[in-house]
Amino acid sequence: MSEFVYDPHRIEEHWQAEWVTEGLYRAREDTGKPKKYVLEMFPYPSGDIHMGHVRNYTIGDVIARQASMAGFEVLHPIGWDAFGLPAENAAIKSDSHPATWTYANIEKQMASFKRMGFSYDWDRTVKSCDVDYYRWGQWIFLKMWERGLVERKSSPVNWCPSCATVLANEQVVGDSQCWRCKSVVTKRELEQWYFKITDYAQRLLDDLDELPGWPERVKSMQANWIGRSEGAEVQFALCDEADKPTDELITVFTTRPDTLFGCTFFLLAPEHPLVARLVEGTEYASAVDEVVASAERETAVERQIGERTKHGAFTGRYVENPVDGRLVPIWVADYVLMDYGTGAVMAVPCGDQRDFEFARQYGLPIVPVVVPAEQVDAVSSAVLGAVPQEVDWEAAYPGPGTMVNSGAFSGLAGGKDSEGMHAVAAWLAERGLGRESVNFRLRDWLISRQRYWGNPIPAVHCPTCGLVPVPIEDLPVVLPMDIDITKGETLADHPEFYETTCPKCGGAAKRETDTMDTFTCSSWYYLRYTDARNDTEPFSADNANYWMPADQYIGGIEHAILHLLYSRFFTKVLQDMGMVDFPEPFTNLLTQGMVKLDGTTMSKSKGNVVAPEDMIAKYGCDTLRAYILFMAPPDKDLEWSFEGLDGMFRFLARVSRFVDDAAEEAAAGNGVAASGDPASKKLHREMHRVIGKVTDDVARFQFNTAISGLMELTNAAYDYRREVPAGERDLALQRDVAETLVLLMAPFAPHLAEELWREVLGGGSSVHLQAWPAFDASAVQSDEVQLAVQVNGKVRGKIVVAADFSEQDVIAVALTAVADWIEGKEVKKVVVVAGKLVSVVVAG
RNA sequence: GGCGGCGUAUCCGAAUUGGCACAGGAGGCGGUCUUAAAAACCGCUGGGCGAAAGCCCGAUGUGGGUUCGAGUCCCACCGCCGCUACCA
Repeated sequence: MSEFVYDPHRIEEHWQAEWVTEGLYRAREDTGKPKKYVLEMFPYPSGDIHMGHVRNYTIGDVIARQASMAGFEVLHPIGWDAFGLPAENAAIKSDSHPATWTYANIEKQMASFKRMGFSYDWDRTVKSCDVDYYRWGQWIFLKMWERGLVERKSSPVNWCPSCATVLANEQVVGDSQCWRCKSVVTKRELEQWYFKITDYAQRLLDDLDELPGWPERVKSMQANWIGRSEGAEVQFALCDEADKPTDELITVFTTRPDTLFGCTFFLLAPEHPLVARLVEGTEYASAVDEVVASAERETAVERQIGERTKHGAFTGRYVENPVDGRLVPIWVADYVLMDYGTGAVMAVPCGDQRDFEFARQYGLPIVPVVVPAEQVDAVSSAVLGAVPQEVDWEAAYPGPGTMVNSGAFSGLAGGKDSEGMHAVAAWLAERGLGRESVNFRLRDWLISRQRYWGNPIPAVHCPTCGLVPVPIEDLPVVLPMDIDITKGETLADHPEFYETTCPKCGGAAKRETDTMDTFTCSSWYYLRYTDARNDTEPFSADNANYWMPADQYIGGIEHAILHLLYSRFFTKVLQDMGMVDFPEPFTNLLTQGMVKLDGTTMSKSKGNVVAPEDMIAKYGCDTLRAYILFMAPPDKDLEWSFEGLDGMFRFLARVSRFVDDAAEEAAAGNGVAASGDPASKKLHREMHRVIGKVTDDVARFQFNTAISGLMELTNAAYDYRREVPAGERDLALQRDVAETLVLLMAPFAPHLAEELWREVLGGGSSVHLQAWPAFDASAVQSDEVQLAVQVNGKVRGKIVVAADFSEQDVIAVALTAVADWIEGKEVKKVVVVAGKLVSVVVAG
């Protein structure tokens, strides 16, 4: 019996040191092997690693290790997303510097990653707060500026009062909350820096179709966020105080130009620049001002409470409807949003529920009805009287139908993307009063932050030349370290940083003191990994094109829009610059589920954190790695439980004892060379079945069932040893099974596998350099197969027949087996499913 | 309101194109070994009958449908969870 004692700590620390010495995980570009780039989202160094990290990086490590054994040259890097606000907050709290806190946490996490045995190429590490990294972020920024993709403009922006900085649209989450601190954000009109991601809206949308390896749900989230809607721009002429149409046109966007004849009023957002001018000094001013003021007052929180009541006021002015020349009143309404479309809306109460409610509330007309729910034939619809002129319904009808009351267009099909919609748009376009157009919900990416701990924006404000980019040869703009964050200082408090000369005219000028959104750092780090020590450019095109796109990306679903959209944008920009030759950065995406405790996400503030280091101390990292994968499929949320950890440890020890016994018996010659008895045949078949299963499961990321496959093979090995007495066992087979188990286990429990491979099985070089076991389909074939026999859908018998039996013979055997059930009944039909079952249908 | 996901044993979970529902683990019960315990190994763990082999019945949130056959496909409903939201 095996004397093997599983001592994870000795084994794990020993082999971790050995692997470093042997340089096992260095990725090379010149091996001639097919490449595989396995990438996990780099962590933010907010403290030591938690169970979510363990799960994320273990998944990546298993994929990387298995790919390597399967013959790929694997790039598996790690780095840190190290700029950002938590470092500033922590620095204030601990009276230190953000850099101190950040680097200390990076060290801590790095040590934990090494203790977990992750197979990273440590020579390619990236820390985004290192000047060697962020200088190239500045470089890319300047190249984007050259291409007209950088813009400084004034507009209403999201402001987080707690973080004291502006936020991009994507960083406002939930109920108008800051993505990081969850404070409610407010709106402010500010001049800020933007990346013109909207220039890429269509491509970002279209190319989602080129990503079959991404989860449907992530793609649909991105598509919704980009929010493409087709419709038309329509120009309404503003009337003067005497209600005479002027040359001044107000543009609206509508998805339903076919309902233009049903427009009975016109709406402006409270923030619309025209509002003040229209009502200034008129009797309408006070009512309108009140709506504007209440909209301003209304915080994001209040807007979330239940059904919102709409508020509005008449401006006293009119616009002319371009299709029929009717004048309709202009109202200000707080349900019109300034930051979607044009901030002006044509109201069609019969077709839009919001307009309908507003009309009811303020006694505005709802008729004419232009696209009613009932089908109206073309002839009767030509007659105005044939359709209701008064409505008694309680809701608008937004669906498709036949256009009525619509002049020459009556009788056409109306609705989204309808004949009528295109006809009206074309009619408008001919007269210069509108055109078909597409509107996106996506806004430009606001990238400037009024914070210290970030990548400085390389720009200079010159009183004579205006905004001037820092010349590329002057990079980097180094983030100064002598800043006292505890006093709330930013770069704007440091003249020695911002006082400079204009690169263009040489006159005195001021450096930009905003830093870039940290999401700019994370939008290209995966490219830097391909050439991490390049000091003449961000990365060489050769290296990037060799490794990229990343074959497998792994990270949390919370980045479905933010990081993943920005990275796709950067990649497309870099492709347009000729720096890379691919349009998408990540071929396959795996979004792993959260690790929860008692149904909620683990967090320090809730005090429900399970520390990985405690688990490692008790069981070793191999048990923890295998256990967290075994608990649930990777994309599902996982409820942490301590029960079962012991079981995983027991399993690893159980495998070890079998491997030890098999090796010992083989060495001692205590058995037979090759037996070929039924028990051996069965074990041999089971071994190959499991090779096939585990290989397939890993490819499908079903790590939980892959591990259960290992348990099945282990159980089969124990069955064999119980059924066949010592001395009669097939030594070669036992050893074969032992080696197979160790090889299949290597990605999951890399240290124990290494110990068993090198020390117990005497395998020589590392188990992680061995070839993945080859699946032999023919070895799984059995001479006989068992089939279930169903009668009218219920299993009534089992038969065992030769694998090569003809269908006719199978049916004959099957009918005999269920004779009792079909006796005296008419057999109407027999279905044979090869290798599975026989289904007999009888009458009565 | 919209979009998406989920619902299988006491618990976590298998079941890849429709084909013997519940693999694997946890927990529970029992056995072997032992003076005893732990560990290890073995068995049982939906209900009924049976000493056992086995036989019968029930069962994938609920109700329908398609099919020789449905956890899987279709329709409706219930429950839970995400994301999004006056998007014109």
